[in-house]
Amino acid sequence: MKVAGRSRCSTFKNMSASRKAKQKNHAPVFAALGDETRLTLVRRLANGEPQSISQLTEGTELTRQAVTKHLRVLEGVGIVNSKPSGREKLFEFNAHPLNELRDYLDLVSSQWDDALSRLKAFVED
Amino acid sequence: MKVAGRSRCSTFKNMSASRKAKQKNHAPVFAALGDETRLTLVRRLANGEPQSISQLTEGTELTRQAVTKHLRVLEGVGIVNSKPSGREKLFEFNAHPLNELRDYLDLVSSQWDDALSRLKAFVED
DNA sequence: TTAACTAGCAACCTCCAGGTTGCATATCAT
DNA sequence: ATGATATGCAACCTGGAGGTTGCTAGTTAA
Repeated sequence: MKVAGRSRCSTFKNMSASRKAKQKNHAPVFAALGDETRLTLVRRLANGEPQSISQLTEGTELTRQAVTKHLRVLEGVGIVNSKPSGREKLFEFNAHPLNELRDYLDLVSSQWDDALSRLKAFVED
Repeated sequence: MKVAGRSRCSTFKNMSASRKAKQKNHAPVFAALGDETRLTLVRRLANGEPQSISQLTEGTELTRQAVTKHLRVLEGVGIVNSKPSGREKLFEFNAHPLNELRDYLDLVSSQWDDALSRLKAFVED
């Protein structure tokens, strides 16, 4: 059973295809995750099936409205999607933005590795 | 020359060593990256040698004080370190927190994969 | 057909992140 | 010694994030 194994070679200069004009705005996505409540919601949705606003409000110490606002923030950057189902509105996790963040962090780390290499080479020279 | 190759198997139930009591607060780190100015500073520092506040202020449209505050935020979560050097204060990148974020994103993604697997198994049942 | 449940909208409040300015202080170059 | 440079500190301002409450409206179950 293939489980969508993620293996990446981050120190790769020639990032041709995937990294085309991907100068995306990652800051808003980071910001969306920069809140404990929102992180909890994300973990919760990434852990199972879609849930309604009322369901997601349970376990929180917040109002439904507050949770709604948080969900809107998450939806605004694509971390969750919503679909109406009867009288409720179900939110489901979407892994794509988080994967992009992961790739971005890899990119920055690889830049750092390269910088260290250059520095080391310079010193050894 | 070994370049600290990063290869991970994220869908791994038995995360023994590294994931001990690592219930860390990731939200503040995400929040620190959730600002375009700060992201730019990080990229800049991850791209080369330590730089002073004045240097980092160049290229920005902000005041030195504003940049200072941003740097303090980044330092607060460990993304950068600072060391005084004469009359200036040099900031250097520290990859560790970003690596932890990457691992965390991997963890959430793997939870999502598992959830999908369970759902699939349930449907096929 | 009601009563209970789920969600949206709008107004409002509070606090702090992000930014500025002004002044003080340490260090470097000449 | 002195002027230029680099930073720190404190006060201040403003907008928006995060939260609440009250009311309205659609959907479901009895």
